Amino acid sequence: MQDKRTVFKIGEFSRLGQVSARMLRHYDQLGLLKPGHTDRFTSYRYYTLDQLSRLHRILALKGLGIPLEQITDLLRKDQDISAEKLRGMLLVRQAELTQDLQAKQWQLAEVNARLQQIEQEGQPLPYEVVVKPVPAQTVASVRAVVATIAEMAFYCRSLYAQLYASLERHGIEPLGTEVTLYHAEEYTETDIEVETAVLVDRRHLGKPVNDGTYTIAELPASDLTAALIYQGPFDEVTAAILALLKYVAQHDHAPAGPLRELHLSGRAHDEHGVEQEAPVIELQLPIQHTGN
Amino acid sequence: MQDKRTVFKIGEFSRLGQVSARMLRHYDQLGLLKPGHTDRFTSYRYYTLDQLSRLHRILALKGLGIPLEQITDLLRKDQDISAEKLRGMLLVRQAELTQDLQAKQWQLAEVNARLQQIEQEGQPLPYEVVVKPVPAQTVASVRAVVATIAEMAFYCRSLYAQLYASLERHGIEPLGTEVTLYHAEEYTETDIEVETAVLVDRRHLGKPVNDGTYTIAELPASDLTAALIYQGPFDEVTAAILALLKYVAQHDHAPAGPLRELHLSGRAHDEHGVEQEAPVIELQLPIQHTGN
DNA sequence: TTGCTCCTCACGTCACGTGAGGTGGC
DNA sequence: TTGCTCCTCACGTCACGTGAGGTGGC
Repeated sequence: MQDKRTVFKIGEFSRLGQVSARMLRHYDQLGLLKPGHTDRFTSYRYYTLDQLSRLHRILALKGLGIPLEQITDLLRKDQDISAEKLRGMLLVRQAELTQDLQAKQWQLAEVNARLQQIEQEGQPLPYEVVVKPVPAQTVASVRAVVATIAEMAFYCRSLYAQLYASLERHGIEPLGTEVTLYHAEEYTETDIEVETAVLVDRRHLGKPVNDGTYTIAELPASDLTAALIYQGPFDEVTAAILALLKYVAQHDHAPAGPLRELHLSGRAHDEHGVEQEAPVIELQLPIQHTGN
Repeated sequence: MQDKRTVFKIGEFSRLGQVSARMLRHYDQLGLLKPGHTDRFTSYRYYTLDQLSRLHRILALKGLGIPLEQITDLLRKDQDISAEKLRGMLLVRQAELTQDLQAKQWQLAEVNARLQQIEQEGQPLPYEVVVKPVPAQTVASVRAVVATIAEMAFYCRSLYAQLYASLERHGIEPLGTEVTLYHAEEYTETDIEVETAVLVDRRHLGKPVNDGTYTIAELPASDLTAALIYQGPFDEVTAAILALLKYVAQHDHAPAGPLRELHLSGRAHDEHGVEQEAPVIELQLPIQHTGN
């Protein structure tokens, strides 16, 4: 009875296609699915049944997460979808989805770890750990092995003093923040190899240091670095370090480089060798995902 | 030298915190992180180091995918984050992420299936398959077993004629589309149980049919239904059916109910029993995910 | 005349990125 | 005076949902 050119008003057509009328208007506006006919006086949109298959094609592609603009491109007047073009888009989409999935899985793991942490302790961690990328940086530094953790403060002071003195002799101006690096595979309290460093301009990199009193090197960039901000006396920083290590363990990560202690509130000691009372410190630990 | 109340302009602070100045302005506007002090004449924002830990907290929460508004709520003046509130948000977030992950995994599987399909055939499928939910619908129907597929057209015509005649006798008005259901576990070409149905008003449901010439029942809703639109002669609809079954198999799904053939372009036969030439048909197959 | 459907704006979504256009301190 | 940094708008993002305000056919 109804022939195939029966026309439908937008409401009927939207029911046939199981989509909202708003969507049809939107697709009309994008040129993605124009009604077969639009009344020039009332602006009513009239659709025909053959447009249903085009709508279906659109919905199928949309269901894969392909943006409407690309679908428009794909379905442009050249009737048959170019398989090659479609393949390209699908490959892009595949890559995106794989990325997205990884990111979400990571997030879910973080959320679960924090939930578990709350269940166990009833309280959130006292420090907030952020995972972020850090860029490479050029530093001048000196190293020493410290026998026991009690001597750490003393050694650090003298190492920094030594470093600044040498840099001054060589006419190199320290640029910014101090960074203390702890070279230890695991947390230990004895025989800790420590390195005190300051940022310097990149152009000093590679210049020989004739008296060998310090080294210029590049701290490598790290895509995944767990970081936290600590404010308080230096001799309580170990609590924060332990918190960071605990976080890393709880999230199934492993350290991928020495721990970095950034002195954000300026030098640890003033010109008289007096230690700052409650410095602001950022602890950074490069990490990697352990399989599991 | 610098005491901990050293103030930073937005640029310096943004470098310390590894975020953009725009973000800091945004957070200021949201009341999420107000600068320690804002110059009332120049509107310059001045930050102090203690704000860095708050920034860190924000970034940590944001990294879990928690919206800024909720973070604002969480960090509201009551200094210590309420562990209970946080737990609630994390649980919500956990649920969201699990959902998201499922959806993305599904999408990825679809994308992969289509890519594979292109690799194999060099051409996309001639039909676009959409997976969508379909609501429950009330229908009046009659059934029969058809011995061979060649007789299908004949039987369907007589079944529909019979159905319409009975409905008229009972004063029930068919509401819309015809639906032919194929009750077969797998694709077969002999002894097919077929059911012809039309939509009727819901209030007819449950009313007894005294002469038993037809049945009123509800087609169940189905969250996952693979659907395609076919336009062409009735006797070539089998090609479309095979395409749909192939799609379902390729995507590791299994049928979860009879195949439905919706006659979108009106009745299959006119009042003289003449078949429509090129009807528009939607094929629907309820599906379920097979393990794997 | 009352419902029903249709129409065209236009705001809101989320967390900023990216100009535009202009000002203050070294 | 020239750069550098800072400021305040305000648009754009993606695919619509959701009114607001108004019109045509049964």
